[in-house]
Amino acid sequence: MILIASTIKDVARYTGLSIATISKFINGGSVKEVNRQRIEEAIRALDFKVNEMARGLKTNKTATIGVLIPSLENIFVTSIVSKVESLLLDYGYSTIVCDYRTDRELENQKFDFLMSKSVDGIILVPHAIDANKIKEALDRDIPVILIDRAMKGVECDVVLVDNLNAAYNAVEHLFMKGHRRVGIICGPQDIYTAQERLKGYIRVHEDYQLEIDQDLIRYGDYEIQSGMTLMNYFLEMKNPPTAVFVTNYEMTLGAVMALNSSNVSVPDQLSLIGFDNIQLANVIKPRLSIVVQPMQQIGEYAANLLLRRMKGDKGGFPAMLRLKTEIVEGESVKVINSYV
Amino acid sequence: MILIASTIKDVARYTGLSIATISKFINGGSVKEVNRQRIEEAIRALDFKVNEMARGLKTNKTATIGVLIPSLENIFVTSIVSKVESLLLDYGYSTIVCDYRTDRELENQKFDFLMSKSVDGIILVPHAIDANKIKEALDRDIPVILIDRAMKGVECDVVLVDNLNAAYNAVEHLFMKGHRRVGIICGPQDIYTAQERLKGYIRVHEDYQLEIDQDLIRYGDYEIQSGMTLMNYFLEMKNPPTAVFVTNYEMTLGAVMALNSSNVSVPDQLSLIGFDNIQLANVIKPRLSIVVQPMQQIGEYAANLLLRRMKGDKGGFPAMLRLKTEIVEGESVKVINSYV
DNA sequence: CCTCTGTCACAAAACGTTTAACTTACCAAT
DNA sequence: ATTGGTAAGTTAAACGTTTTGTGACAGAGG
Repeated sequence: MILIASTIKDVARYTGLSIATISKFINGGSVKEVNRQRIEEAIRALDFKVNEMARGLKTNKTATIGVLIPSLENIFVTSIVSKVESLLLDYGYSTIVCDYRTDRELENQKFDFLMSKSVDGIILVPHAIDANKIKEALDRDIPVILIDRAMKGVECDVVLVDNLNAAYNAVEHLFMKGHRRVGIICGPQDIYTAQERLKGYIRVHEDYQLEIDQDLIRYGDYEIQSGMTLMNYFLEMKNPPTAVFVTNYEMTLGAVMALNSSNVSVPDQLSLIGFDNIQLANVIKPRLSIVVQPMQQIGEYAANLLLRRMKGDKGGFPAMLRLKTEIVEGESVKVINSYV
Repeated sequence: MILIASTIKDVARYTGLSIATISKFINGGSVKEVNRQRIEEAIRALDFKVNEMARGLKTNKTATIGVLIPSLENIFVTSIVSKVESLLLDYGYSTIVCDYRTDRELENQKFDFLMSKSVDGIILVPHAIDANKIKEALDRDIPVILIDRAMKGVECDVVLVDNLNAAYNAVEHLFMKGHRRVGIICGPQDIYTAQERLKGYIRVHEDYQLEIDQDLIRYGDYEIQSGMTLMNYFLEMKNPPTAVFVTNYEMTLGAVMALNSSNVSVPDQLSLIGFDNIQLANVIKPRLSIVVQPMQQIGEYAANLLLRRMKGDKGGFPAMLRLKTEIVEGESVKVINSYV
C-alpha cells in the first residue's frame, strides 16, 4: 500500500473552510476559535504536512542552508558543522552538507550546486574559491558566512579564531619554559590561517627580541606526510630546535609518527606543541600539549550570524568575529628554565 | 543590486519557442539542431537555472536524500557519509545530513524532519528508532537503507560489515600468536553490532575448544570513559588476560589512555587489538594492530543500492550486503608462540 | 437607524515547472 | 494522389502553496 500525502485542499474540504483560511492558520494567522479546533482536528485526522516545495515555490525560500567544507573527515570541521546543524534545525532549517575534498574545482562546483538548490544561506570554509561567486550569492541576497578563513576580493561576514595570537601564545608558552630555538611547521603560504600563524611566531620573536633562524621555519601542506617529513628535517639538523610547534592537526599526526620511529624522546630531547585534536593529545604518550580551537563556539557564532542575515538584518556588515584559542597542557614540553 | 533569476519563460521568449520545448530540451528531449543552439545561447545569456522547487512540485521529487547518523564527530560514520554524498551528487542528488547525538528522542524527531522535507530516500545509521517510522517511509515509497545495524520489526535494506567474523578473526589472530587468555571490551548488550562482535568472540573460542572465562567479557557503552575503566579492570585482575580486544574506536582510545597512565608495557606485558581508526593506530607507540572496516565500500554500496531503489527497482528486497573487515597489523601484539 | 471600524473568511491569481493531448510538417510507401 | 507514420512543436492544465484584494458580518458610536 502506498500512502499519498494530503494537502491543504483536503483540510479545507474536511473543515468546510477555504484554502486561504487554512493557509492563514498554518502560518500563524488568527482564525475563529471554533474554526481553529476544526482545522486542528482535520490536520490530525488527515495527517497533513505542508508541502515545502509548494511553499518554497511561492515564498522563494527553501528553509535550507548549505554548508561547504574541505572535508567531512576533519574533526575540527565536523564539530563545527554538528553545532551549526543542530542550532539551525531549531529554527526549522535543514542543512545540506557538501565536502570538496580540498579540490579547487570541486569547491567552485559545489558552491554552484548549493546555489542551484536555492539555499537560503551558505556557510563556507573556503579554500580557493572564486571571490566573484561569493559576490554573486550576496547579490542574489543569499547571505554567506565564512568560517576559519577570511578572503580577499569580497566583503563577507567571517567567523574565525585569532590564529595570530594562537601561535603567539603557543610559542610564548615555550619561551616561558626556557626554550629559545623553536621550530615551526607551517601550513601552505597561500592559506590565510597559515599566514596568520606564522605572523604570530614572528611577532613573539620580535617582542622577545630574539632573532629568527630561517631554517626553523618550514612550510608543509597541512597533510600528514609533510608533518612527518618536516619533523624529520628538524631531527636531522646539525643544530636542531629544542621545541617544535606544529600548526595543524594532520601535520601534528605526521610529526608524532616521525618522532615515534626515531629514537628521540619527548620531551627530554625535543618538546612539542600540536594543534587541534584533544582526543589525540590524550592518547599519545607523553600526553601532548596542544592549541585547541573553540569549535562549538565557532559553530554557534556562525549559525547565529547566519540567522540574523537571513532575517534581513545587515547590521555591522561585514562582521568579523574573532575567537580565542586555548592551550591545553600535556607533558610534551620540557622545562628548561622556568620564568614563572 | 539584487539579481533576479530568469525562468524558463524568459528562455522561451528569448528563443521564440514555447515553454514546453524548452522544458523538453532541459530534460534531454530532442529538438532541432538550430533550436538547440538558440536555446543553449539563451540559457547562457540569461544565466538560466532550473528552479528545483517548481520542478519538485510537479515531479514530486526533491533530488535530495537524507542521511541520519548518530554523530558527526565519529570518523567511521563521516567517512561513509563523505563517500555517499559524493556518489549521489554525481547523480544530481544533494544530501541533507542530520546527526542525532545518540539521542533516542532526537533520532525519531530528525527522521520525521527528513520526511517532512520530502527527501527521495534516506540513509540511516539506526540506534533506537521506532521500526514503524521506517515502515511508514517505505509505505510512502521513500526507500530507506540502513547502515551498520540491522533492525528487527521491519523489512529493510541494510549494508553492514560482518561483525561476527571481524571479531572472530581478530581473536583468532591472537590465538595464532599463542594467546589463550583474551579479554574483550564489548559494546552495549542491546546494540546489534556489539552482539555480533561478542558472538564472534564466543564462536572462535568454541572452534578452538577453549573455555571462556566470563570475567574476560566486559561490557562498555562505546564511549571513551568505559574503555578506560574496563582496561583498568583487566590490569588489576589477579589473573589478567595476555591480550585484549577492544570493539570500537572510542573505547580503544580509552583503553590506550588507561595503558599510558599505567606502567604496563605493550605488547610485552599485554597485547592489544583495537578497532576502526587507522590514523590513530599509526600514531600510537607501539603502532596498534586494528580491525578496520571498509568505510568507502560501505558508502559505495549504500549509495548505489539507494539509487537503484529510488529508480523503483525493488529487486532482492530486502537486501543485506555484508562486507568484510580487515586486520591491519601493528606492533601491539606479542608473539608468545607462533603457530604459522 | 445609519455609519464606521475591525475581524474573519473567501476567490482567484500567481510562483516555475512538467506533461498529456493535440497540431503541424514532412517524408515514405501504397 | 492518398495514406500513414514520425519527429518536433504547441497549448493548457496541473502540482500545493501564499497572497492580494474584497466582501460579509458584528458591534460601537453617533
